[in-house]
Amino acid sequence: MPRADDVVNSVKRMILEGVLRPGDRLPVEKELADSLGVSRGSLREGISALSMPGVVDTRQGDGTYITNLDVTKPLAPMGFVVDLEGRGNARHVHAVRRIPECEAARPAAGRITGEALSRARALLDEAIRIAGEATHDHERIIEIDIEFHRVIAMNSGNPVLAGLLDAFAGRTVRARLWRSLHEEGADRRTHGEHLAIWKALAARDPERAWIRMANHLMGVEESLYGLSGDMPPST
Amino acid sequence: MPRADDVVNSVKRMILEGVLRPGDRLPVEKELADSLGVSRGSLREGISALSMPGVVDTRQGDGTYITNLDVTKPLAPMGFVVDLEGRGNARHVHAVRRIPECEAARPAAGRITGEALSRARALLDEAIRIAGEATHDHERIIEIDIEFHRVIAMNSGNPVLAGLLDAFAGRTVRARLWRSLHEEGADRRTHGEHLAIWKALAARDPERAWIRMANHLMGVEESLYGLSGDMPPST
DNA sequence: ACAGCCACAATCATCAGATGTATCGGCTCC
DNA sequence: GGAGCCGATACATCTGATGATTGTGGCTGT
Repeated sequence: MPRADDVVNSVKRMILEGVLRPGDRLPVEKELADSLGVSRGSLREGISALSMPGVVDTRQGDGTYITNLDVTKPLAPMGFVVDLEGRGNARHVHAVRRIPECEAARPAAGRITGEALSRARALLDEAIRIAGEATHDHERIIEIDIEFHRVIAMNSGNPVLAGLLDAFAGRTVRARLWRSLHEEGADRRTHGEHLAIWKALAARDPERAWIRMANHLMGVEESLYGLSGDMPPST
Repeated sequence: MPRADDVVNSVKRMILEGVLRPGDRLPVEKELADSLGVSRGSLREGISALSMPGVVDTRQGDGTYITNLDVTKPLAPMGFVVDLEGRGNARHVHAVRRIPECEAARPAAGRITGEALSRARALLDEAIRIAGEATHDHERIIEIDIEFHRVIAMNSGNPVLAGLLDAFAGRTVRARLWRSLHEEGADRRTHGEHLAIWKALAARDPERAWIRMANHLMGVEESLYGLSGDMPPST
C-alpha cells in the first residue's frame, strides 16, 4: 500500500477515534511525518488527497486544520463527473436534476427567510434589467440563474440536498444549457417562470412552488430536446 | 493558488475537453510536470488529490490512467463523513435519497423487463429464506437489499439516475446506516414492503410503485430517526 | 495608554536530485 | 511454442535546501 494511503487512513482513524476533532490543527508537517514514519513528500500527498473532499484545510504560513466535517463537502467533486456526463447524457442529467430541484422548492416555500426572499427578488430584477440592455451580459445572466436556484436550495432545510443541486446544476452544465437557450431568445420567458416561482415562495405556498419549479425546468428541457416520450422519469 | 490545484484543474480540464479520455494513460510524471511547469512533487500532490475521488488510478511501474468515471466514485469519501458525524447528517442523506429513489420506481414500473422482474423476485425470496435461518447472515441481507434497489434503478431508463442512486444508496454510504435497522429484527417488515414494491412493478402500475417505494423508505427513515417534523423535504 | 507599524519566527509551498521497487514486454533457452 | 529471465520504463520515496505567507509580539509615536 502506498505511503500516502497510510497517511490518509491514519488521519482518518485519528479523527474517528477523537484524537483529532473538527477545528483542531494538525501537527507540523515534519513532526507528523516523523510520527507516521514517512517523508514530508508522502505526507503532503496524503494531506492533499484529504483536502480534495474537504476533510482538512491547509493554509500556508499557518497550519493544517480539520474542517467542520459536513456531508456537503464530498459532494463537490461529484460536480465534475456530472459535468463530464453532461457531454453525452445531457438530457438524462437535466431530467435527474429536475427531481431534487422541485423537491427543494417545496419545503423552501415554507421556511425561506425574508432576507433570502429579498435577495432572490433582487437577482430577478437584475436579470430582467440586463436582458433589456444592449450589451446583454450573458455570463452575468448565467450567474444570476445559478444563484437564484441556489438560494432556493439553501432554504430547503436540507444541506445535502443543496449540495447535490450544486453538483447537478453547476457552472458547466448551466453554461451549456444557456448557450442553446439564449439563442432562442428565451431570456424573457425564463424570467417569467422565475418570477412565478418567486411569487409562490413569497406566498409561502409549497405546492404552488413545486408546480412552478417543475413547469420551469420542464420548459427548459423541452426547448432543448423537444417533447420525446422516451425516458424521462415523469414527475 | 497552490501548484497542486493547478495540476488538478489542468487535468480536469483536459478530461472535459476530451484531450484525455477514460482509459487513457497520462504522460510520464517528469514529462507532465514539465508541461505544466511544476515539479514532480507538486504534480504528485495533485494526482494524489485526483485519485481520492477516483478520477485517476495510478499503478507503480506502469502508469497513471483515467478511470471509467461514474458518479459513484466521488461519493465514496462521503461514507467516512457519514460514519463520523452520524445521525444529523445521515438523516439528511436518507431524506435526499428517498426523492430520486421514488422517482426511479415510477418509470421502472412501465418499462422493467421480465427478466429483471424475475431477478428481483429471486432476491426477495432469498432474503426471506435467510431471515428465517438461524445464522441470519446480515451482510448478505444488506447485499440483497442494495441489489434489489439497484435492479429498479437500472430499469428506470435513465442511466444518470441509476448512477446517482448507486452513489447514494450504495454500500459505502449505506452499510452502517442499515446495520442498526436489521439488528432490530425489522427484516420481515422490510421484506413485506419490498414485496409490495415488487407487486406494483409486476402489475406495471407506476403510481402504485411510487407509493410503495415512498412508504418503504419513509418507514426505514422513521425507524432510524423517529418522526421529527424538522426538515425532511416532504414527498 | 493606545493605535499602528515592523521585524521575526513558525509553517506551509516548491523545487532538484538520487535511489528503491514494481510492471511490462521482448528475448532466450529448452 | 511456451516458460522463464532480464532490462527498460514508470511510479514510490527520501533528503536537503530555499521561497512565500501568516500570525504574533514588541516597538514607536502620539
